[in-house]
Amino acid sequence: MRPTLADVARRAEVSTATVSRALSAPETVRPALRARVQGAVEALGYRPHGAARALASQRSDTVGAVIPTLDNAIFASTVQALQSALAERGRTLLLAAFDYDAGREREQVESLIERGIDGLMLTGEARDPGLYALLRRHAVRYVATYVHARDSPHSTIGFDNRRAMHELVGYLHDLGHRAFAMIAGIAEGNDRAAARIAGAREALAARGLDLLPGGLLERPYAMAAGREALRRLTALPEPPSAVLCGNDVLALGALLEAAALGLRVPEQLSIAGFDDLEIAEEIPPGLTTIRAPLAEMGRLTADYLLAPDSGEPVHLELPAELVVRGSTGPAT
Amino acid sequence: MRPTLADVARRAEVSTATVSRALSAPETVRPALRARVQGAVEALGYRPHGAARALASQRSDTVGAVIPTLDNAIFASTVQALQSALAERGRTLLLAAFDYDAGREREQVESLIERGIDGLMLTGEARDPGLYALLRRHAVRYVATYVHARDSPHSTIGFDNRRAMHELVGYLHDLGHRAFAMIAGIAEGNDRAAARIAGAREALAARGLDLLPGGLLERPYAMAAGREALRRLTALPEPPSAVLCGNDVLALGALLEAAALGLRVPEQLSIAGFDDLEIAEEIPPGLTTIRAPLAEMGRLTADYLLAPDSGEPVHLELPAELVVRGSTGPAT
DNA sequence: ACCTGTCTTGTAAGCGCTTACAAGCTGGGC
DNA sequence: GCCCAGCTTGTAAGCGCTTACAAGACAGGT
Repeated sequence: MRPTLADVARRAEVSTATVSRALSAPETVRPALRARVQGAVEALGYRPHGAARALASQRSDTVGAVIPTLDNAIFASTVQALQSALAERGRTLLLAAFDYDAGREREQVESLIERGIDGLMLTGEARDPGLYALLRRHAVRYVATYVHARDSPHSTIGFDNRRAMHELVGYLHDLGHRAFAMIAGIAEGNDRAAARIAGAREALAARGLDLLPGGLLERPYAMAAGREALRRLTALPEPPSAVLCGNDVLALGALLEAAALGLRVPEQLSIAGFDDLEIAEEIPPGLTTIRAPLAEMGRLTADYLLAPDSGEPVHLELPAELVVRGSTGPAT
Repeated sequence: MRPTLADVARRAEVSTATVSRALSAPETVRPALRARVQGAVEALGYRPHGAARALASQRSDTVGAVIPTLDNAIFASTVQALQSALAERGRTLLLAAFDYDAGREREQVESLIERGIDGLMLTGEARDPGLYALLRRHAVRYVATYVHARDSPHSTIGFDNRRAMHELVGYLHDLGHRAFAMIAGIAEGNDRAAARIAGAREALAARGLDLLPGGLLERPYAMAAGREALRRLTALPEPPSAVLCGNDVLALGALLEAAALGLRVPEQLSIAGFDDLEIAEEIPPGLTTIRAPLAEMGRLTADYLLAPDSGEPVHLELPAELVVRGSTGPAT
């Protein structure tokens, strides 16, 4: 049988309270007793029972993360960083994915609340207010990531998707580009994808431009989709000289398809991505993109969720910098 | 205050036992009462308290997964499939990564045991017997994935890494290749990487060959490492005509570097990978590789861990097929 | 009408911890 | 020598559920 705290107490000839204290607040127990308890713990191979501890203390030392999907490398990176930061502090990660389905997101959040998570990482900020209300009702700390929303009542840790697109558009405009198209992610249920589209249009509008007619294509997160979209854009009556992509996977598809079509990048067509995956640097001629602070978000989210609650929402804005590589060049 | 089961019982004017039964074994409660309980549950917005339930029932409805890292897309795929299969059955996933460090792996497993997981997905089979003993002692079901070991005392769900390499080597040998090199993953603490190396050597030995002198390079999971390794291989006094790679990321690096060096693939050099990532199909000329059944492993692991325990270990072997694409061709 | 077996429901004893609160000690100040 | 403050430890009451067991209700058989 698995030993319990009472077994340890008996063997160390102290009360269960002392064992509990020796384990979770050692400084309140005299060294002599502390050592006896330690000895008993080791002799018995005692390990505390998480559920019992959670029930009695009303904390679980557990943090949840609800993301769209791990099949998207950017979430995997952030979750990886989050998990290791949590592990360093003795916390365990509960992970759930919802495949961009708001209903499933809610179910997953409810299920994590049932498990008693102390904190929760959410992806993006736009969601049913009821969900936020639920979180507050259960006193679960949470933070919306991958976004920056200065005025949001919800804590956010991320970057400004619109602003990053402004920078990218500005850069391309300076290179002389005037004919823009965009292969975006699916905006429905994804405020990051929507913000990237909006950011591009705003930046273009500020320069008296807009995306070309028929120049906005929303596509799922897949290279094949990026390829198909690029083909379609090049067939437009008024084809673009610069293609903005909602993420690097779409951009990679576009880049490969451009090559397949015999289009020279960047001489005949500039292509830019978003995220800065490892391959963006490796694939010739190098993919110009925006570097998203993926691991930083994970780490900072852990920090925030484990810190004492100030009551006030925080809004950590991380830099999302333009990384210029070979896939973009002067308009011809 | 959060409502408890007792609150529900009071409102429905039944005992707490009845509420508990109405919730977890509805068929044992008369419809009339069941409805009253349901009504009370909804009126109060009651949700069971996971820790209390776990403590009383000695089950947590929770499954753990311990993987090397999510930064490797193959683990992300499997975990994604595992999580969604678990969610469908109302289970929650606890995820931990250990970065190929056996000590951290043990810590993470211990911590998951403390959390009371009902089952555990492990990566690979080779590990300290003490860890397996620990798992048995705590009566946690577990399964080693990404491997197939017919005679192992531990359940396995995966594929035969050696056999897959045999097939690949056989295919290349049939194409006339005799000069082989390998860019492998780091074998220490990674039985899959080791098995792939062993498989390649066995298959070569069966044909009276071996890897070229200096032709075995172990590299971390990164494209840049693959590039560097390929450069080194081509500089060998006796360079290879075929390069086997321990995974697609290394293969991709090798492929890109070959192009950068002006080597034509597959005319001058054949390159093969392992895993079959999305990009293997997209990158010209197409990467010949072994398709690993990533999502299937996740799903089947969920099935196995949630099924009643037969007491006997299972050994599910999934197919890992050779996918021939353009990066391999006849030796010249 | 009585007995039995089958269903339903209730009673209450935990599950393994944490933590108020009380009690006992110790030492310093006067 | 006495008192009090400050530590350390123990006692015991839960935390919110599940479930063995008992009890009551009811139908059917005789």
